[in-house]
Amino acid sequence: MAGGPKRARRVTISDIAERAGVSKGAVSYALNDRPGLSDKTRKRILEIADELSWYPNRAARSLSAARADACGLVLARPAKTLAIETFFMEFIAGVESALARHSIALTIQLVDEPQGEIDVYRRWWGEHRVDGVLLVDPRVADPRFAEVERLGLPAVVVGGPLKDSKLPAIWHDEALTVVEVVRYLAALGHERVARVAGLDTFLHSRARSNAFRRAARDLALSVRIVSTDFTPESGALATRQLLSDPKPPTAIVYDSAVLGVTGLGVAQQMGFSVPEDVSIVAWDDSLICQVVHPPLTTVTRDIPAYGEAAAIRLLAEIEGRGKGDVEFNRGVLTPRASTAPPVAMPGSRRPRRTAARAR
Amino acid sequence: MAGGPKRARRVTISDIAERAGVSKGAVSYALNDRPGLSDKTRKRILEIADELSWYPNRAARSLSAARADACGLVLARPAKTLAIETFFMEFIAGVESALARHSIALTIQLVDEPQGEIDVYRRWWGEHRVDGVLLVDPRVADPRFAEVERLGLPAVVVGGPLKDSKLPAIWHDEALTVVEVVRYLAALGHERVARVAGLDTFLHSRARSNAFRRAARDLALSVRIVSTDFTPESGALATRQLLSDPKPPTAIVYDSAVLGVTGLGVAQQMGFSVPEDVSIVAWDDSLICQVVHPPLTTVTRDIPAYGEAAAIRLLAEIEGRGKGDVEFNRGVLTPRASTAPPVAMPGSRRPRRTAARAR
DNA sequence: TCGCTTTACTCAAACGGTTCAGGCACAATA
DNA sequence: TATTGTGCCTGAACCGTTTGAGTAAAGCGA
Repeated sequence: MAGGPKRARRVTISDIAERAGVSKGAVSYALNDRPGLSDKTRKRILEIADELSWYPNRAARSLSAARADACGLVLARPAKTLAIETFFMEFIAGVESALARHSIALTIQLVDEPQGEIDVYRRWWGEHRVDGVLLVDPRVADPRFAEVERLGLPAVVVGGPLKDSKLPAIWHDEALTVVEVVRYLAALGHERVARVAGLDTFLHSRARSNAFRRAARDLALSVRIVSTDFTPESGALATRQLLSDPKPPTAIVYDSAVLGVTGLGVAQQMGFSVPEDVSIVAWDDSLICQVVHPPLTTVTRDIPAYGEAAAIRLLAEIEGRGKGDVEFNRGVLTPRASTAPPVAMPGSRRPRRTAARAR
Repeated sequence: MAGGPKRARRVTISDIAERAGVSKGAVSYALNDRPGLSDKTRKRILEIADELSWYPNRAARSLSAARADACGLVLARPAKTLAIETFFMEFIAGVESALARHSIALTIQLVDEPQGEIDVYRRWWGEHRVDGVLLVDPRVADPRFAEVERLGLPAVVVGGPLKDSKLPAIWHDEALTVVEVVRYLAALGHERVARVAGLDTFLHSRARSNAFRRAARDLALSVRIVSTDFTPESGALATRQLLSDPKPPTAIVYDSAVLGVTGLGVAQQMGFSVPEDVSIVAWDDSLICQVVHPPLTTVTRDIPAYGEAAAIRLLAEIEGRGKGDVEFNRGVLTPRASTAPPVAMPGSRRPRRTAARAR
């Protein structure tokens, strides 16, 4: 420690007790607003605490109260794709705003692979570092759920709802939104629609794909779905595949803003004009969707509010007053210039309806 | 607590001691790899600890060791602009990778205003929640430095170097990079260059502006600088101002990816074609710069590595073996299609109103 | 065999809070 | 008057770990 900055001895409740001429216990009661003290003494103690600018030592408090006053969030996507998706930063901002109100810290860890994520939970919980965690990107047959349940670590799953786990989840109805999007495209007159999906192992991706296929078939549209790993490269590849088809789709729905923007670029490079030759919709809005030309029609969600709701549910879980899943507002369609009726081509009908407006 | 998940009593060193038939102290020595134990006993203790899957209770350890094993990062930019800049996510990823190697957690807090940031430091340090912090976005006459020094809170400033504070900083030479950019533009034949700067109160923004002005004058270029608050709106406004000039600049250097992309959009809407009528350079590369048309020439930095280096320096500071500032690799120019020689214009010809490729 | 150092441990006091079982003074009740 | 509360506060145990002081046994040279 030699050479480090000088550290002032920090104020403890004993200092306050001494100054106020009472016992440590009395100080503790005063500071925690518990009964058993006269108003006069309580006030005096609080004044002294304020005067000495006392802060509770979290370690000491955690030790006896067995609480860490912190929640954890592990992000297991590759750092490369994490940074380009704005989802997580917005989500974190929302989580933060809820936790900060309760003076609860947010501890974040990035890991490379899913097993590492489980190790982090095991360590965090063993060390009493967190009181609970948010599990994002739920997967099919996700090993995290069982492990977290086994540990007894309070957790809330962001996404779902889950069939194979009793963990509480916060989710929104993907299917309804998908139907809205597909109906919108059909109303514009599109007959061949495609979807560029994210990772097939992600529950929400899979849910959207299933709903997409069903909605398209219900409306008698031809449908194609290509999966990606959320990277721009895989999105570009998927778009190239789709548009190289002899009868390419006239509308493509992408599973993220990054995929959508990348797809737009590829389409334009291939000589397709947007929206005349192909319409584009992206899931999750962000600045990037608005600055490209044409700006992208997107599915918009209030992501910070989503994060906030998740954090609130987690706090309830930690306090043992959890009560099932939370259904959050679903995303809504925000039409912009990247979607329009397809240009009539020989062999294709005119649009059945123009001017479909999002509700 | 009623209704909460059942929590198994967690394993402590007393359990290990009992099982091994030794004292708590011996267990502690074994687990911390300290001398004073026979190899046989040490091995036995470690095996038992492993078998019982023991994790150190951080609260207890912190309480006696007076360490929190956590570092803090406060982000004081508005949540709206935080999410759209990928800088912070990349930076955090780098910080994380360094901290994770030492099993040190990263605690993050978002605040609205600078004063709130100081309050967080005060609370964190008072509560022993963190062992040190990274200060980002250093400002002119930044009140944080004095307060952090007063508290004795170990800290590293990301940006600088600082003149008015003894806090260690990690920084890179902005001026050299700025000179490289300006020379590059001059070599292309540009004679009127402009810069759309970020917040004027940020040290790095100001440093770049000063260097930009000087470099342009040295090369006898006409120069204009407009400040923004990093939001897309302010970037659009600045671009409109610059391009509305009777003799508009033929090259604009933007202080961030978001500003650059927004500027590109505005320029194209105004009928300027890029790079023929106006060249564009953006500071800090990101996907968004590569997917627009034309892709933007950028100044590229290895941001995760920057974050990693900052974290390493902070750990050194915490352990009291700090040794001055760290100079990091400066950004380098990555030319893409958004920069080219200006189209020769006799006098102050108006731009041609043609080729805005997509509206 | 004695004194001396080493080795391998034990013991108990911190660290800074929370919490609970009293204790003391005084008022209210029987 | 004796009893019972009640309000206000004290004292001490406790949370799980680290750490310095203390100690018994073993090793060793003379």
